[in-house]
Amino acid sequence: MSQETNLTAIKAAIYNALKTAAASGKIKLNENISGVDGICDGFLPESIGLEPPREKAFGDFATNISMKLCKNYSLKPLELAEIIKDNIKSGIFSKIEVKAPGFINFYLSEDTIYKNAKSIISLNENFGKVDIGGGKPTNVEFGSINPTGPISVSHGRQVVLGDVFSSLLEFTNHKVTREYYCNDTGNQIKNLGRSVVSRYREILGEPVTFPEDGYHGDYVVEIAREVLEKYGEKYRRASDDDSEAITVFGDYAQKKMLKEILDDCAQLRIKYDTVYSEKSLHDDGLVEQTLDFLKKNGLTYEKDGATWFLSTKFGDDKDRVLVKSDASKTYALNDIAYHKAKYDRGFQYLINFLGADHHGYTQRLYAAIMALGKDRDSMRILLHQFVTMLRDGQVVRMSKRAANFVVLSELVSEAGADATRYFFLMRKMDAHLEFDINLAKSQSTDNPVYYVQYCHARCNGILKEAQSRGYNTDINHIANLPDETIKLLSSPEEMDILKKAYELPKIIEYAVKNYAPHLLCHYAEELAKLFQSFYTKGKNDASFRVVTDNRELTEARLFLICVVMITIRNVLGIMKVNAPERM
RNA sequence: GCCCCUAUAGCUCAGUUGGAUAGAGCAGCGGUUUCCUAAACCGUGUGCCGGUGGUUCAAAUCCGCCUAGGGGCACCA
Repeated sequence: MSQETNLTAIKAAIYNALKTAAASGKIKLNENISGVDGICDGFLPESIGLEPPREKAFGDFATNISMKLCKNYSLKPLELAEIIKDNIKSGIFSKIEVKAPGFINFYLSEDTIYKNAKSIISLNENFGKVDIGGGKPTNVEFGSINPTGPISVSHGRQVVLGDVFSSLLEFTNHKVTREYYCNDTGNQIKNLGRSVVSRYREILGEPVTFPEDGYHGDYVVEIAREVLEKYGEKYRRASDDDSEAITVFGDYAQKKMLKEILDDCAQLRIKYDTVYSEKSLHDDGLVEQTLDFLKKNGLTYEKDGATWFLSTKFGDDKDRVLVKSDASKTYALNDIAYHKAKYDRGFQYLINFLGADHHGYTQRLYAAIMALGKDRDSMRILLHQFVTMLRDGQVVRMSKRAANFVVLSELVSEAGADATRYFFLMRKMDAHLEFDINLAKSQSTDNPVYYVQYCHARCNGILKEAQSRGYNTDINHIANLPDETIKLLSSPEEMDILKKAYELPKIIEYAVKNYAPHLLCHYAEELAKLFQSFYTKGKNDASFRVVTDNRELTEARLFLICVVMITIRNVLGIMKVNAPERM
């Protein structure tokens, strides 16, 4: 599944060069340095940098290894660099340079670049996959919005981040379950029920005082009309704490909101594998079991009539109440039970997406899983910052009372699923996101999502054109073009495209390991830009055109087109943004 | 008071784990079309990388302190 990347090949080459040099006595480790070969146990230390340099003039990859290691050998950086260079025996380079203060710069040979590009075509939809997860059962929980109101734009960012990150995990061989945790019990549902009862009685002309902490949105009124339709005037005289009315209406409202939330997600192409009910935790006795487990393991104590969880033992700032002095259970306990259930269901890796306002909650959750005997690294809580909506250059205030409240579904109908998904993805989670509605709607290449999609559509257009001129554009034919044909791709523009396309696996791996799905957007835009630039060159200079009467050159360039298309399509596929055939 | 996040060009933001001369898009200015889609491309930047001290061959990046903005610190859920 995993592809050998240039990176691993170069690392191996450097490592072998050091070993060769050591064996021939060219370099000698200082006495006080320990470790196999003086480098590391069989491979280069993590601290050694090997990456594409910013400046193209410094080659395709550069390493700082001799500056890092020269002291171990009592050599100057340049001396060690020269020795490494002289001992490298790998055919994948066309040139290796040593530059002050001690960098070694590697230039990939053209054959290597062609070989890499051919692998893109043969891997096709599998290009970019890297095995990181080893098939590990992974639970990604995101967008667990309380079913007490419509889904907002900040939650929209979360569901897209969660969904795309799930795709990235799938692409890197994790067995992913997308999960929605539904808080379908407790005070907020009671509150919702009470709010509906109030609106219901209001419609019937009864005197009511709306609950202070009730839900004020118009959707509550709408629900009240529906329950009036369904139940008639049966609850006209319901008092403010009439539990039957509150339960019945709360249940109705909650189910309706859940459906709307899931519908909104579906509109954004998000489909959950499981909706896990908080209520079921109680019904199945999991909350009691979890409490017993913690008690048995000596992780609780009694104080002031309440039962406390000794979470400070696991790094939390304070202990948490599990059972209140009135004998009711806290949300914290439910949550521990929920996460215990996740592990008990067989998941080995848990990802939780939460808004930045849940920061205070993370410590106790990490404490909880450690109390359950799990490794802290088996769970990762990802916090994302909020979204600011911009319309006509003005910030759109997101007050629930105001009329300009932006609900996710409205945004999606206005900007479309492609642009909405792409825009929510564009920034790293840690950063606040400014969502420019006008730009998202714009059908121009100022809009990054259109720019990338257009690149794909244009490639497709060129293939169609070639087809109409009698070229065979079948992928199997392209995949089997002889090397001599592919070697006709030799201009710097063409080589840059091939090299950029081959970076995808590296980008994917980095994005997964660093929880940085936004890098997909940047990468897609970079590749699209290189291609658009090449394409336009053909406008002014016929020798750069793809489809010409020169059959062999045309076939070589169709190969290039396929490389770009496959790469863009795979990236957009992970984002679940359409890769259109035409625009 | 304590904790988390953020601060990079006029604006919105990247910055591949500490590397070489800090980048992109937009806006602005100047160009390009007999042509596979101009829904495009090319050129053009005097940036205290919030401030300050430190670590080192090397700091936007790591550490300390300070400033500004956002969020959080319940026997709520």
